[in-house]
Amino acid sequence: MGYSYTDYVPLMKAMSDETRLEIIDMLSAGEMCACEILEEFSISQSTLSYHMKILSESGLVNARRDGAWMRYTLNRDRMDHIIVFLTSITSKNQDCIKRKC
Amino acid sequence: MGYSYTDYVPLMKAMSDETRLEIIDMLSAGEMCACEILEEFSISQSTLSYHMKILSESGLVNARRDGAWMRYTLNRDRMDHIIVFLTSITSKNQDCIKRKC
DNA sequence: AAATCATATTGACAATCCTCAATATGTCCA
DNA sequence: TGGACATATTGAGGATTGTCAATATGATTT
Repeated sequence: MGYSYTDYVPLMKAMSDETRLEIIDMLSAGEMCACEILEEFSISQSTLSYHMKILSESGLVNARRDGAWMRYTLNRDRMDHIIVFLTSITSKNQDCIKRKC
Repeated sequence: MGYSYTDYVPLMKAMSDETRLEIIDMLSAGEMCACEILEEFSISQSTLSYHMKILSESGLVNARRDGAWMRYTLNRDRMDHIIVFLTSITSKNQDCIKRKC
């Protein structure tokens, strides 16, 4: 129903990194600020900032400023869309683009 | 239940390309050989071979030789595992690694 | 055995990715 | 206003990715 493969590539890329998958998992338990997330990893602050940018620009994660802090939450709608998309391209009887099914 | 983020990174990478997402979608409708898949794209034969290698080495796609042809099918089990994994790291009450939930 | 068809591998290239240290920006508090 | 803390950006590096033309391998047919 009009989904486009291209739209999902940045989302898949956002999930193609171990650190970012861990961050998604951590955020599933609730909101966290950057410094809390940073504590769980042995990466530099700038590297975490890079990952958070990819996650929030992809829309997988919501970012909001709270004073000096950045607070992040998981965008469950986005995650659900991905799961629906994967289910859709995987299931047999679908509105497949390339072949008349 | 002991899933590891690292295990899913190659799977996410395999799905991080528009051509490969299309191939997965096409294979959801049934088995195809390389030459049939190639017809649907404007890429070189070696590029398709590269993509099929990534897809089959990740386990998302099964490859079998049939005479001169390579026949590919979607590995639905693998796809289902990914969906379960994504559901798992997305859902609130889970056996999250980094935080006691 | 040779010719042909289907697929895989190699080598090269440009583009993107992940990482860090250093620096900049933004916010709060004294 | 100045200092301290939290986060973002920049610039640079090495690694990985996606692409192709050229070549190699594997299977079928004659």
